Amino acid sequence: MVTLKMLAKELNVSISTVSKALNNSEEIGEETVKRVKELAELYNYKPNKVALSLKNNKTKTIGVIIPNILNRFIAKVLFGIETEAAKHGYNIITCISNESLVKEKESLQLLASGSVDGFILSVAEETQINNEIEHFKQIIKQGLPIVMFDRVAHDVMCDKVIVDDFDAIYNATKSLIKEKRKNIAFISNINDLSVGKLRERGYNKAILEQGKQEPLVLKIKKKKDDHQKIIKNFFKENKTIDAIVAADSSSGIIALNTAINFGLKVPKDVSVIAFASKSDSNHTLPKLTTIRQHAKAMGISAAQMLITRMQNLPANPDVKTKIVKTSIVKNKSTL
Amino acid sequence: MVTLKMLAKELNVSISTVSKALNNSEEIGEETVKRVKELAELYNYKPNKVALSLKNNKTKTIGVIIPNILNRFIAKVLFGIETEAAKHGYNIITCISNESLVKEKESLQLLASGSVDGFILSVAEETQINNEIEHFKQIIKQGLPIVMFDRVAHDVMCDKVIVDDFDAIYNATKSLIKEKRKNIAFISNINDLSVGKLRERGYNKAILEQGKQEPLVLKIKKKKDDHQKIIKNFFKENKTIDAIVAADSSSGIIALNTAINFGLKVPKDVSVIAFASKSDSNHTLPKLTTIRQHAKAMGISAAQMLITRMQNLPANPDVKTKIVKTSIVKNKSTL
DNA sequence: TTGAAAGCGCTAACAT
DNA sequence: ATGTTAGCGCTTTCAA
Repeated sequence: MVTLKMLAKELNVSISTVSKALNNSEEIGEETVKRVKELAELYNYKPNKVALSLKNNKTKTIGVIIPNILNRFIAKVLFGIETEAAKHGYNIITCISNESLVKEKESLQLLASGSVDGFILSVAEETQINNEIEHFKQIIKQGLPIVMFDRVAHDVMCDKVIVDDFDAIYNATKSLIKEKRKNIAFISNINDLSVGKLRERGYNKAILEQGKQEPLVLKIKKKKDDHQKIIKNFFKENKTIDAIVAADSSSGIIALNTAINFGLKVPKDVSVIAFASKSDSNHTLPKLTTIRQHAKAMGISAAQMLITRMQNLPANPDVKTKIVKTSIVKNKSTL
Repeated sequence: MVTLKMLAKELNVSISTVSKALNNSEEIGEETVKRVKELAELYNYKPNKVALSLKNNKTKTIGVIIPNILNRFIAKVLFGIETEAAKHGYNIITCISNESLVKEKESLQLLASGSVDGFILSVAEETQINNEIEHFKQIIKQGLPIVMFDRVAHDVMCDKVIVDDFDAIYNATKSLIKEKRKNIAFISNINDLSVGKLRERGYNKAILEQGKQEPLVLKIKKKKDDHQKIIKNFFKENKTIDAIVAADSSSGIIALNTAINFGLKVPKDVSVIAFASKSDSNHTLPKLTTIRQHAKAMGISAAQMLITRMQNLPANPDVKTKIVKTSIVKNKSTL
């Protein structure tokens, strides 16, 4: 890497002259500025980021800790974060906790030693199960702001971006009730997560309000189980199901395909609605009616909130929670 | 952040004494070491990463530039990279080129100014179309190693990790020929990419070798088109299709569902085989027979290659290309 | 056994 | 208009 020192030597001026010239300081003579800039251009000089970070005590880097990059929703949020961060000149360092509390703690610690100016994260499953929050609090005490998205730790005082999970499923279920569905089932693959629980509650509320059926819930334990087989058996044991609300895209897609495989017509015999993305909806036939989470928008919001907070150093104690409303995109799997 | 200076002051010793004590230098007295370490522990002292980077002139950070985080294959490679990097104490800074040449160049430039010790990247579509490679060469000339994966620029001298695209599709097509399929179609959504072209060639070779049918190829222009509709029409216009080879997962999934929707039996009437992941194969019924790319393994390999190269500074001029063999996972969509 | 000083690359207050 | 110096946090050589 070419440094100020090298340029200074070649030009027979001092380092600070070069620095000032490149920063358009009024102090330096026109002629000198020109010479300096030309040489810098020639050598493609770029200020060393690390030196700047040390000097300014800020890195222009955001630490992002996510539980699972293979989750499409999370990947999309990450896309939003990166897009917005880049717009403001920030880079993102990504760590994947892999749903592990230990890895989450480590990553947080490591990045907190000077690598980043703040964090955006979604809480690992293990962390949610154990309800651990001390590591988050400690980081905040160190003066590094955190913005949590989707899976948040409610007891940590920090900015948050979440989805209206409860309302979304409540409304989706109600829309199926309006279709005169009499036996609406709820299928979930994410029942250990905070958001999974909220979604189940939304379903329960809608069903209980209606009062014409008992809640019918299928909870799938991740990984261990053969997702397809479980759902097939569920259909076999509950032949009168005429609608499905799915808390996650896999469950929705598999339920839809299973219904078709059983010779049922979708949506005539069975309606299906699921938390899922646009491309998921294109992967079924008929196209899946989906609850969209606007993942990219969430990422953008999270990044904006963090950047705002990082720029207003005097740690404003009021934290905000932004609820990004979902929307139902009606396709052909519902009436 | 707590610094050596602060510890030194509190202990009434010099900064260098503290530094040495914490680094287990033989020079420092046992008693002092103990005092220093205790205080460091108490204050949860962690050496400042930025200062270390500046001092050592290496950041222990890998720059990863990918065209699209929403591509499941790429996301999986990223997972592999992150896993392996973390194992070796490296962080990853992720930039998303969004298939844009300009963004790719910018990211490369920005990170090259001291933020990272090397790069892992997959070339943007626009870059491949324009066949631009100067920006890569320049980075390498600066002394920063690059490892490319999947979509590589063959004319750049650097380490690469690729898939045996040609052979994979060639073999897949042959396996359909062995099933006595007489009218095998090839569907691709990625025809502008280097890998897409290789896959098409593999298909063509197998078909031409057999000599019993003409190649039947459907190329879908990304984004603009309604993927489902195009494939439906393709089926309508080619009623005798009895097998599909898909260059990408979306095309495979949609083709399978379309066939079923037309009342065809899979795999009795139509076989389908596609480049896709395990979870994709679970999203169809019958389960999709897939060509697996071992994306995570590719990420791990790429990270290993880069780390090796970064540690052997005296830029070894021989570059390696690692070909990660795909494997066909037979499910229920083929005979 | 401990400390002082230099240097990584940069900026900025303070000379000249 | 230009240069000197100090300092960001750390390691390391050299001096005490």
